[in-house]
Amino acid sequence: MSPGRKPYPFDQIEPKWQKLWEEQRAFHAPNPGEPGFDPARPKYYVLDMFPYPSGAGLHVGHPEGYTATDIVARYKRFRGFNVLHPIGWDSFGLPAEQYAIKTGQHPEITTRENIARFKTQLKRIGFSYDWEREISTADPDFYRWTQWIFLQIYQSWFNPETGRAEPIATFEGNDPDSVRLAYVAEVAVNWCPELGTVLANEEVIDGRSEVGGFPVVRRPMRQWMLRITAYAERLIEELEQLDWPEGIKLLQRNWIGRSEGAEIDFQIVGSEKKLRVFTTRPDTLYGGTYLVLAPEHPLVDVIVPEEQRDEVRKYREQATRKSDLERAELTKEKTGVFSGAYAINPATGEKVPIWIADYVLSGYGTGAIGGVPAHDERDLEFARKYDLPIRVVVRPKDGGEPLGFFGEGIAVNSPAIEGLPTGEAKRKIIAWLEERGSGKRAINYKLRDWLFSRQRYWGEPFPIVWENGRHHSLSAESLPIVPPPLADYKPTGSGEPPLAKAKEWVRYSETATRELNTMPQWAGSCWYYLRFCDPRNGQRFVSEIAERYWMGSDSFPKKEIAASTDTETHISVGGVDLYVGGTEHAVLHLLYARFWHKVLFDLGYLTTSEPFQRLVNQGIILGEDGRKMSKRWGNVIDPLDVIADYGADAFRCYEMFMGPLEQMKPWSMTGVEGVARFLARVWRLTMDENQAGQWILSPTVQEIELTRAQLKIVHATIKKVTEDIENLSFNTAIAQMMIFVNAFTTSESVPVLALRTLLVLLNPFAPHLSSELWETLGERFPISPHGVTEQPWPEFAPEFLVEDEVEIVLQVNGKVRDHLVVPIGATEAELEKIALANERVRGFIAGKTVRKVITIPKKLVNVVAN
RNA sequence: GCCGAUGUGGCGAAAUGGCAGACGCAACGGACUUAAAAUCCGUUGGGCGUAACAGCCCGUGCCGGUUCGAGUCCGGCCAUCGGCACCA
Repeated sequence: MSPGRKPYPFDQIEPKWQKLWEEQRAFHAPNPGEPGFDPARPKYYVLDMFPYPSGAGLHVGHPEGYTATDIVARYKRFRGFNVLHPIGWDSFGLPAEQYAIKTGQHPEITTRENIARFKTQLKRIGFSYDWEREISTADPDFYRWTQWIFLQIYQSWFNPETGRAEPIATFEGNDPDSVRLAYVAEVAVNWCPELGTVLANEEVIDGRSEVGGFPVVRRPMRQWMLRITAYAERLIEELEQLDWPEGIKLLQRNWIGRSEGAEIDFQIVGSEKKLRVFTTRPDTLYGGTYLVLAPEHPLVDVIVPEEQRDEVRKYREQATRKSDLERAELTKEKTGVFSGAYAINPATGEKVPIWIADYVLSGYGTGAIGGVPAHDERDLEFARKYDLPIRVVVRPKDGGEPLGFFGEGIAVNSPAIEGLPTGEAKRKIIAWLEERGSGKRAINYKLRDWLFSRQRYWGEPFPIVWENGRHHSLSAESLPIVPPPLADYKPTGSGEPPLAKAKEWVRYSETATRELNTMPQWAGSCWYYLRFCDPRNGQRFVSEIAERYWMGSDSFPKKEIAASTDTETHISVGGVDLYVGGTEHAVLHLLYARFWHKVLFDLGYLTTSEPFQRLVNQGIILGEDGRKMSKRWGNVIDPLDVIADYGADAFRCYEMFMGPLEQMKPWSMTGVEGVARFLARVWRLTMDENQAGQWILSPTVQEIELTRAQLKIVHATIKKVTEDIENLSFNTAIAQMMIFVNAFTTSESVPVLALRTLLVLLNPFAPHLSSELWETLGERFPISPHGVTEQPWPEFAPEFLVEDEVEIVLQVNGKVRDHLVVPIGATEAELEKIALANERVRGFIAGKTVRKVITIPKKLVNVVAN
C-alpha cells in the first residue's frame, strides 16, 4: 500500500475527535465531592509507568503499554467504572540532566521542551488520559510534597517491637539520629567520576553506571541513607498478596536475599574480644578450620600483631584500590593474608588462624566468616591455595564423596550433632551454641540501605540544614525548598555538590548551612501515583477522601458490574488496580515505591500497605531486523511517522495485534499495513464513495434482522473481545473482530445493529474511527444517547451460540478419520452407535477388536481397536 | 555457576488434555483496469499418491513417560533471551 493514498480519511477524523474530546473534557474523572462525581460507580485506577521526557522523544516501546492501559481504561468506562487514567513526567534526575549538559542548555528549558514534545506525541495517539491531572516531578508544586514525605521518613524510626514505622518521638533511646529511617552515614559508596555523583547499588551494573555505562569505584563518603533494610521482611512477605508476574516477585525476593542461619562468636586468643561470624550452615561448625575477615573489618586493626602489620596494611591497600569493575573481572583467583592472630572454634575448642581476604564482603552479615573448606566451594579454593586444613563434617546421603560436598547430608565428626541430617543438625547446634552463650539464630539480607543523596543539580533539594555538625529538618511550612538558579550546574568532579556554588543560597542563617546534596531520580516516582489521586491539592500530598477512594478497597462499593461472561475477574484488594510498564524497573522503582508506601501506611497516611495490586510488564519491541531498536542500527521506528502514513488507530491496533503484550516481538511495517487494511474494511463496510469522490453512508447499511449465522458471529465476537480485554489478550480480540468484518464484507446488506455492536467493541482499540462511523450512522439511523462511548457494552447471549447440530470428529486410535454432523443432543450411546456404523471407521477397525469407545458429547468419538 | 522465561509454517502468531497452524504478513493464481495502484475472490506446513478427485504418512527444539488421545501434563537434555553472580 502506498502511503500516498490514505486507506480511509483518518487524517481528518482523528484530529477532529481529539479536539472534541479535549473540549468536552471527555476523560476527566472527578474526585469524590466534585461536580459530576457519581459515588454509585466503583473505581478503577489504571496506571502507566510515567516516562522521563528524554530528548529522543517517544519511541514505539512507550505506546505499547500505554495503548494496553488505554484500551482497558476505555473498556472499564463502558462497564460503568469511574476510571482514573492519568499521565505525567518523571522529569528530575540523571537522564534529563545529562541531556541538558549535552545540548548546552539549562535542564529547566530542555525538560520543558521535552515534555511539550512528548505531550504532542501522546495526544496524537488519542490516549484517553485525564490531562487535568498531569503532573511533573520537577514542578515545585509536586516536589514540595516529595520533600514533605522525606520529612516524614526523617521524623520516624522503625520500631522492631511493633514491626512498623513510628514517629521518632516514640523512640526512648538517647540518640534518635541513630535510628531514623533517613540518616547520614560514612559509607563506602559507588562513586562515578564521569557522572560526578554517587549511585545506589541498584544503579550499578557490572561495576558500571546504569546511566551512561561509566566506571564506578568504591569510595568512603558521608551520605544520606534510607533504612529500607528495616522493611526487608515485609517487602518479601507482602509480595505474596500481589497479582504480579511470578518472575518479578522472584527478582525482588532475590534482590532482598533473605537467608536464615546463625551468628557464632569466636573468642580471639590473647584478647577479650570476640569475633562474630554469620553462616547459613552452622551444622558445619566442626569443620571450621580458619576464620576470614573482610579487609575493611574494624577488628583488623585490633587483632593484627606487630610482625604482621606491614603485610596486612599492604594487602588492605591493594584491596581497596580495586574498583568494583576489577573485582568483578578478576573474580576467580582468591587472595588473602594471614592476620597473625588466632581464635577458638567454640565447637572443637581448637585454635584456628584468622585470615583477611577480599572474597569476604564487609557489607554483608558481620563482615567475617568461618572457613569450612570441606563444604563450601569458595572456602575450599581459598584453603587449597593457602594450604589450610580441611576437615570433612558432612557426608552425602547417597554415599558419595564427602570432601567438596556442598549440599545437605548427614553430620559426621561432629560430636554434638553426630549422625543428624542437615536441617536437624542446624537446629540442634544453634540450641547448643545458645546454651553456651556463643551463638544464636540469625537472619540476614543481601539488601543494603538505600543511598539516597546525589551530587547533582537537577533533583529535589533536601529540606535539611546543618548546624554545628548536626542536621535539622526544616518545617513543612517552609516547603518547597527550591534549588538556586545556577548558570553553571555541571558536576564539580570532586564530589562536592554543584549547589555549593550558590553561596547565598547555601547560607541558611548565621550559624546554619543548607544540605547540598539532592535526591535521586527515584524520589518522585516513589509516590507520583498517589499525587495523581489529587494533583492540585495545596494543603496535603493527597486528600484523605481521594486517597481512600482511588487507592482504597472496601470503603466504597467495588462490586464489578455484572460481566456477561464467566471470565475470572481480577479481585482487587486495593491500590492501583492495573499497573503496566517495563521489566527494567523490577527492583528499582518497584521496590523503592513499595518501601515509601509502607512507611506512609505505617504513619497512618494511607489505606493500603501495597501500592500496585496488579502489575503487568510489556515486552520489548525490536526493530524490523530483530535487533534492539537503536540509533546505532538505524532501526528505530518513530510513532509519528507511522501515524502520518496509517493513522493513530492503525498504530494502536498494530501495537496490540503484534502478539501477546508481555512478549518481546519485532516490528513489521507490512504488519501495520495489514491492520490498516482491516480498519479500512471497517470503514468501507459503513461508507461508500460517491461519484464526486466523497464518503457517504453506504446504502448497503440497512435496518434489517440479522440472520442466524450473523447473530452467531456477533455474539461470538462480543464474548471473545470482552474476555480478551479482561485477560489483556488484545491480539486475539482484534483477530476476532477481523473475522467479524470478513464475514460481513461479503454480505449484500449490512444490518445496522451488527455494525453498531462492532463499533462499540472496536472503540477501545480504534476510538477515532469507531466514533466517526457511529456518528455517521446517526444520520440515517438516529439513536439516543448519541455517542458511541455513551452506549452500554454489548451483552453476550449464549443462546445465539447454541446450535441444533454440531460437527463431531470420529477418531480411530486417536487419529481423525471422519467428520460428522449430529444433533446437538446426541447421547453418548447414540454417538457410539453412529461412530461404529460409520463406513470409514469400519474400514479402519476391520479385522481388529474394538477395545473401548471414548465419547465426548459435542466433540468427538474415539474408537480404540487392535 | 544459580534462578527465571521462551522454543509451533517463509515471518508475527493461535489453540478449557480432544480436527495443530485461527487471524495477519509474505508469496502465488484469478477478477476489475488501456495499464498500474487500490479493492475483491482463491491457493498456500512437508512428503507419498492420483489423469483429476480421493486417499495415506510425517509434523509444535531433542529423548523418554502418563493417557483412548499430548503443542498442552510429568521426567531428563539442548538452544536462545533476561536477571543475579564470591551474599558465606
